[in-house]
Amino acid sequence: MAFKIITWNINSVRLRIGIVERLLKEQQPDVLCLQETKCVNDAFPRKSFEKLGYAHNAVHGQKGYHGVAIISKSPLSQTSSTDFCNMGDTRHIEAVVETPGGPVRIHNFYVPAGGDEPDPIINSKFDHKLKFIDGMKALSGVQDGVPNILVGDLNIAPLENDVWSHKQLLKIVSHTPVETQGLTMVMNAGDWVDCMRQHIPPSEKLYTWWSYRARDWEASNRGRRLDHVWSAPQLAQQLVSVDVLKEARGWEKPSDHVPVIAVFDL
DNA sequence: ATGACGGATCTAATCCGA
Repeated sequence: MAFKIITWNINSVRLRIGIVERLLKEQQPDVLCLQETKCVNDAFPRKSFEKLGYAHNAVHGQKGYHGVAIISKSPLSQTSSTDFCNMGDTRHIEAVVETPGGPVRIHNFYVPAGGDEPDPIINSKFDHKLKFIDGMKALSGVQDGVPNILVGDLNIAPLENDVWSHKQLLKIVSHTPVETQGLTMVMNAGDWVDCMRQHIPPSEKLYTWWSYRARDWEASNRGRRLDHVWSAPQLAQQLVSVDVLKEARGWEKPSDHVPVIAVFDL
């Protein structure tokens, strides 16, 4: 049976609950993973999701910044969060969901952006980002026999065609060699498959984020692929489709990220 | 690199995003 999962950096779930509801109505995913919810757990709009048939959630938020959530039609179990750099940030949550093909663990990440200067000596935010992705190397695509799907805003565009200009972004945080190589090491260490690039060839430009600062995001089209869907190899064999919902960047009061939709036959 | 937006917060001015 088809299992649809969507990941979306929503940039404030309370402000944009209207377009989240639109996405759920139009796409009817089994699971929705959100990043940058920007609210404490008590302020999370649970009722809006329940009304649309999403009675189950795993929410890990804080005041004003970061925050991640897994929303599901069916029950979630083994919910937990890991604080990768022990800084008290709400950047990860995981849970297990039952599918017709058995249990699947979902990891939902919001990796630190890393600030402006790509130098860990003078920029503590970049240092934090590098340490965070170093910590992710311990994560395997299969844990306790349960295959995993890893999604989220990883804030790194690893391939040349994941940015509008490889050459011009080599020294820009999100596309520097230490970051892109670091993310590749995380993938290799955990035996993860990049589902988006399995489905859409690396020769094609592919973006999930367009800056708010451009006068016309669509015309300038200076995007980056910062949002990702990874899975264990056994799940990647059952991948049916991957779609980047670019139109959502043009919705009313949009997030600067768009939803990424993956369908597996489980 | 460019261009100068948009969110949350002690609702003003600042920090943060990437």
